[in-house]
Amino acid sequence: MTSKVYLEILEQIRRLIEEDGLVAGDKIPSERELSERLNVGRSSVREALRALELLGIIETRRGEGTYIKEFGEHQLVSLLGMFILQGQKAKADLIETKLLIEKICLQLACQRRTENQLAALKEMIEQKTVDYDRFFKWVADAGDNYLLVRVWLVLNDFFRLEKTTVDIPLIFYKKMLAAFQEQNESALLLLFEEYVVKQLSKR
Amino acid sequence: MTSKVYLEILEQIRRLIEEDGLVAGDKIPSERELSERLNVGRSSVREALRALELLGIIETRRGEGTYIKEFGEHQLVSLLGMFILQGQKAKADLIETKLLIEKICLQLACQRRTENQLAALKEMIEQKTVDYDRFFKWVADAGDNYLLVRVWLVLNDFFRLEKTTVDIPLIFYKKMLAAFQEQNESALLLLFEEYVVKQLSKR
DNA sequence: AAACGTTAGGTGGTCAGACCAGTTGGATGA
DNA sequence: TCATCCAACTGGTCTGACCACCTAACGTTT
Repeated sequence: MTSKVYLEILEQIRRLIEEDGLVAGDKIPSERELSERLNVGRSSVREALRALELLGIIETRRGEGTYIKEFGEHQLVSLLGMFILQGQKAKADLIETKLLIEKICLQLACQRRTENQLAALKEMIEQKTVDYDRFFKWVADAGDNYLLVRVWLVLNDFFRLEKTTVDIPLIFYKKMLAAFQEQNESALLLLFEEYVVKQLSKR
Repeated sequence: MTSKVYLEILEQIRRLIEEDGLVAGDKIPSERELSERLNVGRSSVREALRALELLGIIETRRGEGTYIKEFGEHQLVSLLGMFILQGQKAKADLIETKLLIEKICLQLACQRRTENQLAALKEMIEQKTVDYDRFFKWVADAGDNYLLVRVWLVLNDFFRLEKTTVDIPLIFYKKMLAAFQEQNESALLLLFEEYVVKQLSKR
């Protein structure tokens, strides 16, 4: 026995999802059925499922079954955070990285934002439901790069773990909206520098 | 029983590592001992350890024991990759994101590189042991942002999964070294554009 | 004394079976 | 027809048993 069983099981499950065309919300076979079909012990199946659960790929509900989950909330982040984010340097790195990524997202969003997205942002601002997280979630989405969105989500989760909050006045979002409408990249970066970077760099 | 046992065990293990001041390379108690000390079944301990193994936090060696690992290679990446990277858009996003992050790293490294690091890079080039991965590992390190290094490592792992290779002539590294010595940021970005971005964007 | 097997005990890897705790859906009764 | 109940699922956990593997101590040989 060279490789670990649960890793093989992961591959089997992946294939199962692919071949059966399962999507988010669908149910996958029970642990007992999997263990029988794959000729492995149930505990090995469970180790594989635990892994997928941590990665946020499946969701298990006691008494019901195991379901494929929409990518998104990841247990993973808070776990990694517990172990990684310990020193002071780490926190400084986190803030720096988050700001850099946000700058990138701003630039991408500036080029790629659509009229519909602009309308959604305008709505959010007028309804006063906008806050920093929601705003940048919009920015990341408007950048139209799924991977970058995920990177930002992870960093944001880390950030929240630190309980650091940023206080942004409503006027910031209004000015940003205007800059997005004109696709004025330098204005976006300037505003970002003035309202956000300045506030976080003095800590 | 509301919460899952293995999540509690994770917290216990984390505390154990913290309180005993364990560092990379140290051994943690055996599965049987943990299950006894925490009053839980061994299978539950194993589910927790499997999780930590996936996150790259511990390493298990059959017959020897379980050891704390230096952060770095995580099974996690290839796993996530299996499930996430499927469509064409995903691949395009990956390449774009990787290039953007590398640009950031270049800028940081340009400001922060030390004389020692420059010497190391020079050595690498002269010995002809340099390649794209090693070069950008150096760049990321020189940027002196641990988190950003990790982000790059993850993206690079994803990238390798795609079996895409970049072909870079030695002259590129030499010119880059010169630009780093002069701290000429625009030259760095220009070179990057010319040798790397151009090559990857035509796919 | 140094080098070489040998072996016993510890460790992770896996499995089977048992029981608990929820959920579900159909059979049963009013 | 509707409410109730219960059997048959599901995941969650524990136990005990093997196996494969490594290490260290021991004794033997050189």
